[in-house]
Amino acid sequence: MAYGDGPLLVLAGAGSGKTRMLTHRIAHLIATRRAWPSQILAVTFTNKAAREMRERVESLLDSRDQRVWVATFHSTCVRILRREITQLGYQTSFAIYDQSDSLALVKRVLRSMNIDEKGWPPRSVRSEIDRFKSRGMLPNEVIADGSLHDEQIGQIYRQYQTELRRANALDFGDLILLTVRLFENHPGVLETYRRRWQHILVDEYQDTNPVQYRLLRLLTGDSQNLCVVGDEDQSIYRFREADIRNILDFEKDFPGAKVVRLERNYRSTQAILDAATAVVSNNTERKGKTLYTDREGGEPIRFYEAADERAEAAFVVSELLKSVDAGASLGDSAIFYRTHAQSRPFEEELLKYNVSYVVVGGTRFYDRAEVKDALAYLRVLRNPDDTESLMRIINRPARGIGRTTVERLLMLSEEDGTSLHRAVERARDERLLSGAAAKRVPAFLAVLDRLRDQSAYDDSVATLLAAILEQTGYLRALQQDTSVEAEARLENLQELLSAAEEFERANRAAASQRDASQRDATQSDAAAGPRAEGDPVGELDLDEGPQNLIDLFLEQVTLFAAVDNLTEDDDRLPLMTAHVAKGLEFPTVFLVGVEEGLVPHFASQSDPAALEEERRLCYVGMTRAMDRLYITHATMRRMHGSVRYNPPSRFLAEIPAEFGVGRPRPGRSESFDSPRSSGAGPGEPRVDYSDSQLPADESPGAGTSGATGTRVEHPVFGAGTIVEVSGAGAGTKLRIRFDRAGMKTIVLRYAQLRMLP
DNA sequence: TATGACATCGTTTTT
DNA sequence: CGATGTCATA
Repeated sequence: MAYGDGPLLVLAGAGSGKTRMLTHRIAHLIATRRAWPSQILAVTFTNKAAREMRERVESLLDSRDQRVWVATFHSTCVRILRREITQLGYQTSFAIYDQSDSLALVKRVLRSMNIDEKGWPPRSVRSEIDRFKSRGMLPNEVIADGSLHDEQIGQIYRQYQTELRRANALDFGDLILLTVRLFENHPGVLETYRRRWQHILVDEYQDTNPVQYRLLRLLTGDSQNLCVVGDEDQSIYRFREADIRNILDFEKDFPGAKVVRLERNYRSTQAILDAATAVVSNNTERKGKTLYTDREGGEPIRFYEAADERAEAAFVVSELLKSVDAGASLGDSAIFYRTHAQSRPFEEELLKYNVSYVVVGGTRFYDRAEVKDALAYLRVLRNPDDTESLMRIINRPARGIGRTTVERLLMLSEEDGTSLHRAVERARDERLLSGAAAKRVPAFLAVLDRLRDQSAYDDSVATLLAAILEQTGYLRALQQDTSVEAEARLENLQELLSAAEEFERANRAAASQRDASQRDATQSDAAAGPRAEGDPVGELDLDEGPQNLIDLFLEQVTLFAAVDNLTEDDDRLPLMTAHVAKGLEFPTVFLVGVEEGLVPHFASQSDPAALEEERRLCYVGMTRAMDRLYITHATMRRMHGSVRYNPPSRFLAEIPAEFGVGRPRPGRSESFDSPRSSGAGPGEPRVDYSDSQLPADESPGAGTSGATGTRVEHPVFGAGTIVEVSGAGAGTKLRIRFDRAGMKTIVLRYAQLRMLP
């Protein structure tokens, strides 16, 4: 790892130890005195990755030195902007809008521009704006060089941006884009940060988008001390403008770049690795690499075709229970799917057997309505101009400020070109309101004022949150509601309070640690190690300065990713999308729903580049598995209320037969319309259909009419007695009375029945 | 102004 | 299917 200065590209295959590479390089830079800890910036995409890297750097340095800056793109930019954003005309206490805030704002903008949501679906408008931001484009640029459609989107984008500024708010895209603009328009500021960070390291470089690329170039400057680590085969964020060309063209962009390939896989068995490689090697957009492992052989990949999504879940859970019986713990396995919506049947099945599980992602805790409400109060206290938040809470709990009143106040704010809060204050001061609102609006403002006073002399976020819930009557309203939903909400709010307390604990600990290491730096020399003496961190210490605890808490929960919560020692079965799974590994992996329409997804089937990304996604899913990999799909699947028959994914046909057992039965894919049949193209078919689910000789009732009364065992329902046989051949159905699970109707063809003596 | 019944509608992945 | 929006009604 002893590569020195200059651009460095590390092509790190799946499971090749890229975090190890990164952390060792950091340690090496420090040990060889190429850089002080504070001169190193390491950027990741998730907080979890950042935390892991930070911990490993600390253990390598045998130090609690916090001054290596390891953080996500987004939180790094937030930290910079909190210091510098006044140069761009925003206030330091800016709010950060997540996707749902941003969507609400788009809707409001469309209404104010009299644009029909039918022709301009807010969700796609929001995502288009976001993608323009990811490409570094401002409204004018969108309007200038686009189609008619782009021109109109550009107009909406411009108005949206105006409203954000009025609210003193930034969306996720702004965090990066505004930082880039700050650096581009204020060379002096850029210079400060360039001096601070002499070496930059980037994790998951294949997922960077154009504006992130621009940011890295700006920060790198002439030093060219940029080390990027990535794997083009794991680029799966095209939809948010991640550009695989960034990694493919790195050597062109940074002439003289050294290239290192990490091709030894420390994770998976040969069978898993070879199968995954076989799939991804069908892509054209790749540099190509040859992964190898010492773990020769290994269990074959287990394929399973289920009748429908419930049978798929039943199979997975029964296999899981077998492994638990054999002594595995639940956290050793994981279920990966393409879309969050697929989690339900698995959850139901797991509940049935009392298996504890955790859905990673999906509806986030911080997206729950009551949690968002509470946070909206916090945000308004910090930044009254945050109109989205104010609109959220102005009548929650119900305080008689209804739609009409809000509408009127909103109009007032538009006339004045101010935030809603300003308009509300003006309405109060100039007595512009009549009727009930004339009393209720000032009363609401008074509550906010009182809370703001309180926050001024007590900086505990948890205390403030509790005061908010108390004094606004929010808690009381929920307590009076006896429904189970209200009870769940109260619990969630309690959890939020705990999170705030935990945040404060962690924050205090970090602060005192910083103080301690600062004392070390000034008081001792040799004892503090090579990093302390002469470290120029004082020039620009991002941990210091005007950090408001509430802001810090809010940005932490807003930039919080689902996966950030996942810990190694959690003994629950994790369920997640393949996207979320990237970067993780499990002894056993169930990759489910590997069907045309899901993997590859409908939306990606017509675009070759998108199709390659789906293939990479499949690759990512497969390469998470260390020892055992299951790949399943369902013949029939209920999606959005209707029934779909999806053929097995074309990617399955790309896996050489020798690596798997339990392939789909023949005759299936032919009877359905598949964009490209699952045949493997020219040459002999690579799919081995010989190993069907139920060997004929074990098949109860097959060809016999006297099956009634036969004792059978079902992998999920256990032992039972056949009480009725209907239909014949593949469509044979059995009524079985299970000893424990009761009466069930089972389609013979799909059930893994075993005859009992 | 709040609530509930009804219709509609779009269907991925996320910092 | 389920989330979201719209409309009518109390």
